[in-house]
Amino acid sequence: MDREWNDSQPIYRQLRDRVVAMILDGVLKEGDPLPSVRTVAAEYRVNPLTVLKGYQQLVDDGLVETRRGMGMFVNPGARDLLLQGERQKFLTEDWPRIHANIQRLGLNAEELLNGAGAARSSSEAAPRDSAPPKSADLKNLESNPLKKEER
Amino acid sequence: MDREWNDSQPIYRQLRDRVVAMILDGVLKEGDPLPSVRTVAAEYRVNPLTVLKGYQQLVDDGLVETRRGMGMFVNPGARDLLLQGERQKFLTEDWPRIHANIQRLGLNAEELLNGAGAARSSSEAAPRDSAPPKSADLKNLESNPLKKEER
DNA sequence: TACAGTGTTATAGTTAACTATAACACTAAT
DNA sequence: ATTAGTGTTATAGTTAACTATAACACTGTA
Repeated sequence: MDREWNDSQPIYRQLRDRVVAMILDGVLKEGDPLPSVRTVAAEYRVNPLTVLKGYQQLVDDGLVETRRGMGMFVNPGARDLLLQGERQKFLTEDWPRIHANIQRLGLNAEELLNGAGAARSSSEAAPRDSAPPKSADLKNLESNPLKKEER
Repeated sequence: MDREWNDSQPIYRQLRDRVVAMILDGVLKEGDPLPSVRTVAAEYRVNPLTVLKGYQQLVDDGLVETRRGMGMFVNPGARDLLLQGERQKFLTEDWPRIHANIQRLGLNAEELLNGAGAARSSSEAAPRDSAPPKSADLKNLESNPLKKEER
């Protein structure tokens, strides 16, 4: 039940990446509150400070806004910001290494595009709403976080 | 000049991964000695213990053999072992996440797998050999000339 | 007001990664 | 026997990540 964390990266960063993924996937829409520090800490049996540290990065990146006593909320424009920034970062920092590895391992495109990570149907990312927004759950991601994949 | 290390992963692991890549690329052939602990430590201005730790993992994985007083040598069958193990690991652990991210960012996986990513021409990966091998340089990855020092 | 929910700060301890220095053990060649 | 090259071990210190506990500050609602 606890295989939530990947030991190849600090938890606070994985936490940050999960929220990022949720924003990109539209699970967390702009204006939505993200799950409270205490909630997440309890849910994942992690220290509140660790959660805070991850969340704080989102604030620093301008993706999330803090309202004391109320919670933290996804900023307007967050998703666009991410699509821009993360795309750039992925293409220049992550992909070259990943691609080199794929070549190195003699894997072909077909194999990769079919069998493996073909989940996530690609269709959409921004569903409907206008229901009372109640803080989404960090669990709403199957295949984890963003960034930093290597081997 | 020191853009050698990626802070998203411990050095000893990156070290290990470099050697793995060199074996897969055929830069280090079976029976070849790998660059000595001290050499690497000096070259990259890293602690010998850190290098040893990375190398030790290779020994533990059965990829490399230690001969006291002489050095560490690539085991026979190492490359095949790697092609098996690393492929497996990549497909089940890394690729799913990577692919999900690609989708998430609205990028086209197919496109990436073909044209992009600073191509490394897959022409040769397993050259047949029979030349007198002298400890390859860890730098022989990612576009780097051969040795620059002999005395 | 009291309360229960937010984010935030303070103190302090553990562990893993990395570092600096130094020495030991073994091997091939001089 | 000496030397210079290997891997290896020992001691000890720094830093970042994470942890446990506890308290503080703020906000909406009963």
